[in-house]
Amino acid sequence: MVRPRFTKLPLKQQQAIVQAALDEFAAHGFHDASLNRMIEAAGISKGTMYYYFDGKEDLYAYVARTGLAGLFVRVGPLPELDVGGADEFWAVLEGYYLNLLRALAASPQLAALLRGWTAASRTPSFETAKADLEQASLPWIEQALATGQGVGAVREDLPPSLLIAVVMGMGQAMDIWLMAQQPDDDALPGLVSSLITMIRRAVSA
Amino acid sequence: MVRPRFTKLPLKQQQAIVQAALDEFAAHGFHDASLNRMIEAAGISKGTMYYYFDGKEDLYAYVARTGLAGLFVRVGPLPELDVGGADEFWAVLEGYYLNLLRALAASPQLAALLRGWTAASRTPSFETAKADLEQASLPWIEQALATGQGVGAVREDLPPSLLIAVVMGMGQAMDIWLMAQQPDDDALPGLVSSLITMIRRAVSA
DNA sequence: CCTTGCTTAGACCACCAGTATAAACCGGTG
DNA sequence: CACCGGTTTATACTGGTGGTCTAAGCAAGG
Repeated sequence: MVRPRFTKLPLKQQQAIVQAALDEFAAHGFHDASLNRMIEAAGISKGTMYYYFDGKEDLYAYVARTGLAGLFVRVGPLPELDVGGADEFWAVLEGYYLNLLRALAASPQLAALLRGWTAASRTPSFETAKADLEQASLPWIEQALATGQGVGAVREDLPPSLLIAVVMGMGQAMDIWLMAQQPDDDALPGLVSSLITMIRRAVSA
Repeated sequence: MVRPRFTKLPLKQQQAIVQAALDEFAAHGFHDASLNRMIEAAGISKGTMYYYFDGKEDLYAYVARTGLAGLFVRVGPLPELDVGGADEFWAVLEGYYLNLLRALAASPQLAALLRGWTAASRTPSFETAKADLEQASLPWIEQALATGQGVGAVREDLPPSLLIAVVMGMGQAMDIWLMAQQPDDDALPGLVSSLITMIRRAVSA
């Protein structure tokens, strides 16, 4: 876990370190990112880095967590999902997904980081960072799923873990495809609508 | 690319090297697998390994390719898909998927290797091996997709690349979920049927 | 028997994440 | 002012990695 003293550092230096780490992780992925390059870019020594962070995993988790937190601050909270029937449920999800994608497109480094998340998350040398971030995101998804089942928008004949896995798999594939296409702003809503419809068809009752 | 001379080696030694590499890659994933451990397990020197293979990527690609080829030999070729309408198309796919999964369950090391494939495939130090295997599998999928569209089983209003991405994302998520569940043999067909149905609902016309 | 070229072993390289250590700094206190 | 103790820093170091290189072994052909 990141040392508390890091937050007491001057903001300038915090940002320098986080930015250098974000650049390096986004450019090379977790494994191929070099701590040595990061500390050089940040203008600090290796001892300093290890004085503030437990290690590479810890730094990655911190950068990803703060970046994600910033993203959700920019996008705002997920609106209430249980205000209507299935159609409203999916419409709200679609709108929120569109907002998320737009915010993500504005932070390509963060997007690269999250894309690489999948890549690194199944390698053995990554367990703590993985658990760290998934603890934060899974309950959110579980709750959305339960709400969807509550309003009759999501089937209940399959294990929730399977539905979550499939939806996340589809979402990842769509994200990567969308980033690769780089659609212009007025084409995006139509595409997102198609994608949400695919998910809806797969998991609706 | 693997050197041709490797195939001229006595079969025993070829198998020793491939088996050692398969064990190591399956146990640790691409990045955390150690060439040094492999050559120790195979009883050869580092010079020998680099005499037969270009490097770690090359070795991984070779092991994955031969393992996959063996799997498809055991399972047999994909039956004709264009013999009927949409229902037959999906039924044939479902049966073939079931066979593939059963064969894969019988080779846990190969399964681990392929699961790790997704993990490693988006890291920069993996591009050639990635391209190598995907060149082999993509046309196969494209053709199945085109056949599905031909018999009216697959929608034609979205870019093929998106359909492929989504289907592969769903398939990966399902594979991983299934491997984690380790369902017994008589539960598997029902689950596979549910999974294929989800894919069908997502991409059907 | 000797040469030639394929094969092999292992020393070596640059780099990696992570550690150990000792010096520098700095606020507080006698 | 002098000293002290904790905080922060720079840097040398460790054991490991994938990858390279060279010189010796060895077997076949003249």
